[in-house]
Amino acid sequence: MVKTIAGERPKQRQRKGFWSPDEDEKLRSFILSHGHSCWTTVPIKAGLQRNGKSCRLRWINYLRPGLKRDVINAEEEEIILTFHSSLGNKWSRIAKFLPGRTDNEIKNYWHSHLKKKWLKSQKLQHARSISTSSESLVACGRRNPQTLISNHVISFQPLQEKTSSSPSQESNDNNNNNNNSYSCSSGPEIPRLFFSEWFTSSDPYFDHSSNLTDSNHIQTPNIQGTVSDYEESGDVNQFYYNEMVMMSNSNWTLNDVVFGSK
DNA sequence: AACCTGCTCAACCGCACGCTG
DNA sequence: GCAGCGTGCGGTTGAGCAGGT
Repeated sequence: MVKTIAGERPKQRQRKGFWSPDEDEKLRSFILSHGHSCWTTVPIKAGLQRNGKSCRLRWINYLRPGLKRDVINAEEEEIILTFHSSLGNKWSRIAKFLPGRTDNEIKNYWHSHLKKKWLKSQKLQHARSISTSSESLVACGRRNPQTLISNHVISFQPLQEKTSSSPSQESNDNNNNNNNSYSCSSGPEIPRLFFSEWFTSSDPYFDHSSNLTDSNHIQTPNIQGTVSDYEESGDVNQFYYNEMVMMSNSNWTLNDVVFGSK
């Protein structure tokens, strides 16, 4: 059988564009009763003239239970800004910290609302850094993934001042994330750790539940189990939700966790 | 009222990656 | 090792709408 792009069956007049309520209902009822073991077969079995990708996207972004349909509030906005500053355009990863929000939603919100704010703040920061150039350069922590992986000790190196990474450079910056040249605002040179990585570390010697006393580690609120435990039960969102609840129930803030201010 | 402009958001596209045979 | 496939992700597009002129 000839196939077009990966995974797509030859077109038997596949529909494109906006979904009708009827199509939504077909997809929803099919997935709720049969699941989606293989997206390419979902449209066929559900009687939809769509491709698998389109079905998957529609389910994830619109039909999936538990999605919030209201506007993004100030708290969520702060979370997006905080994680974007450290993760870059990793929308799916940011979305994991916002239960009920999709990566697409966050991406759209960023481009339509936050990008401007971010640009403004960058300009302001840039102007400030010029005016205070006589002061010592801001010491920005920089993750060293190799060290992180090998022994979970986060190393920090003085960072050449990075004026800004404009949105036009965003993709490049992301590509360069392997160089870990994250810029950051001024602050004490203290260990910083990526929250999701903290908990998703698969190192068996890394006890997530223990209170670490190593000065190279920061202490975070404890969550029962690791993300992989939740992955096994197919409820990763619950894990990330627990993370958020745990933080809100403690005196920890996002900044504490992401930027290690404690 | 008509046109223009900017914004929002659902959906598409292309690529990368992991898995499998 | 390689090719093909399925999936997920991030970038981009374009229809619809609102506000301004």
